[in-house]
Amino acid sequence: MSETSASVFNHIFHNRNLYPQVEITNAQKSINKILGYLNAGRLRKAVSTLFRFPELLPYSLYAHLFQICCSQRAIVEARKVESHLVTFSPTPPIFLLNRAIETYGKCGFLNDARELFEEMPQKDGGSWNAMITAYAQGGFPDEAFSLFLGMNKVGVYANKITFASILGSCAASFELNLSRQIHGHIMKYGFHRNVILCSSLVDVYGKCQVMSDARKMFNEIRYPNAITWNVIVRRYLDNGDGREAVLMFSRMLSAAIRPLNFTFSNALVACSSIYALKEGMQIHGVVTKLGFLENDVVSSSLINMYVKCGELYEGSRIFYELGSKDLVTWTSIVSGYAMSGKTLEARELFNEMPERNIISWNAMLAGYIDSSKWLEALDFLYLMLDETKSLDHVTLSLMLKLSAGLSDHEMGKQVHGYIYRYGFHFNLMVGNALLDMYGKCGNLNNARVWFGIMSTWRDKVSWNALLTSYARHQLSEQALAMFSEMQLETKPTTYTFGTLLAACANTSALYHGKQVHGYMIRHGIEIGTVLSTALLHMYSKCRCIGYAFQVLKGIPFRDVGLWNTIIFGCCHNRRAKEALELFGAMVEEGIKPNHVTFHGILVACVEEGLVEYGAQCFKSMMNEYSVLPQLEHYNCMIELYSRNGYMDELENFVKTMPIEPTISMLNIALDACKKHEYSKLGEWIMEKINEFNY
DNA sequence: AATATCGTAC
Repeated sequence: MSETSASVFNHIFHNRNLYPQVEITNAQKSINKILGYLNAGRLRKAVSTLFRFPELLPYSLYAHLFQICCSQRAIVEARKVESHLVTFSPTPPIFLLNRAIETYGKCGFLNDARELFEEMPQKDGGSWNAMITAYAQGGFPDEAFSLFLGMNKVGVYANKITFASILGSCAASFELNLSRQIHGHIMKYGFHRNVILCSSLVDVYGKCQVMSDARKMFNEIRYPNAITWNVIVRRYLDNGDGREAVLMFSRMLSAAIRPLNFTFSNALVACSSIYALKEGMQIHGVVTKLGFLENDVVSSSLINMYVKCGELYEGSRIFYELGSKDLVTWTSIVSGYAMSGKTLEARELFNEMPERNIISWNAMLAGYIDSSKWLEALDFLYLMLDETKSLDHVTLSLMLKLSAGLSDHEMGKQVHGYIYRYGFHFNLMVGNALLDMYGKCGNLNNARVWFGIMSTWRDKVSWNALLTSYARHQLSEQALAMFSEMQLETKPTTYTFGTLLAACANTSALYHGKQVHGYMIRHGIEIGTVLSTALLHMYSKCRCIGYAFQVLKGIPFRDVGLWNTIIFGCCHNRRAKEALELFGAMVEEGIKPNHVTFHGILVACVEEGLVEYGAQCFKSMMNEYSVLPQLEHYNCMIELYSRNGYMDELENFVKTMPIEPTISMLNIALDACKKHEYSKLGEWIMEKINEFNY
């Protein structure tokens, strides 16, 4: 009996104590193993260890695993964790399933998330939030909205997390009306002191381009934090109000809130957009003081700001003084040189870059195209396609700009084919570049057809591009008619008026030109330097020099373009002598003449027959001003010598010029040779012309 | 964060 009882006791003892102890040890062993793998960053190994253990483990472990799957976007492992959980736990806690939904959402597998969400026998507010957040962050705002409605229907209360996600979706899909309703809810639920939600409202209003409401909301926030300030600066910048963006940034500094690196960056981009060098330099000072100089985000924007404000040297100084340079700072400086017309230096830097991406390639390509170096651009493009095998919407837009610059209709059509194949048809920027290409290559019909196709997604840039095509084809009447039509769909911009005035100028349509000028005054259009230049050009082309001078009087700042317009305006109005006097005044004012200026000067010399002075200008343009003569300058010189019978000089010039004379240059010179019986050069030219025929 | 479509003088 005692023996038996002893053995029974023994048995019970084993069952009660010894066996459970083994079980705990095994579970503990597995847990330790899993945690060890996780600490070593070996998620897959951790999950397969979990899978080999056929019983439920502590819930906190699953939570931990989901969290890591989430941050590593490990969908396969996440599915395994969920399956282990639901296999061994008949009623898993809701919070864990919510974590699973979050994880699936973060991995971008919204169907998995939705399936789990639907199958949950019980949901709490967190489940709805997890699902809504998944849709909101996965780029499915409409799904998020409908779930939000569903949640209200079944009587689950929204909380601040719900509102934050829904506002994010509103911002992504520019849902202004819904945003206003959410705004009301937020106030009603008593979240008016919640800085995060209120900052989101500022963001939404800004994204919906209602800056007045954004600002109102901002002003209601008692303690705006760094993110709030960042949002308001960024939204002003995006809405084209660089001035206000810079202003808000300076207020942020006054409020003693330490800017984020992106806020510095936004403020500097805002400075670039309004060419506010002084303000930019002040921000540079703050950057230095607060120790952001070595921050890649800040330094690249700083370089960019100096370059855009015309201080390339200062930009490159920052670049060279940087301790570590990343891809973006490299791209900034390459782009800086490229966009300042210094393509040689830019290319050297480009070749030195330790790594490149599509943006760096695009930046270099844009530099060539911007300085009209078409052939270099073409070579570079081939190299790019060869080496990177990749292109994006920016590359395609640049390719179209290149085709337009070369007036190469065939190439343009080929690029159109590319666009079609790569599925960039609905990209607005590419579409507008395509429109412009057809216009510039002289195919107005294709431009119009494409403009029609774009009717559901075109913008004001599309209208401007089409107007330009009409203007280019000397169809100013039709351009003005389009202008009326345009106003039914969108508002005109500076570009619109620039184009219209040019159209009037080129067709000497004084009446229409005055109408456009009147429209601008009546509608309070700000007439800056560009539009003043366009007006001046129009009036002087229309031989209305009195009005032209009237416009000139009201302009406080004269740039090269304006001076060039005045100089050419004098030439058109048989006042070449005054053009030459103006050149002196311009130089005195400290404005650097460019290739267009010298073209104007040489045209004036041709008109006045000033051979020696013209030759002197031609020399000084290279030696003193380092402006490289182009076709039109050579053309002027040949005309100058030919018209005035300077045959020895003509011969010397034609035979030593570094580029091949064009057929029209040769014809001008040949006429002179015939007139002055200068057969020595005449024969040489005849030979050249014959070469052209072969 | 860095590239990016339309305008003025030729």
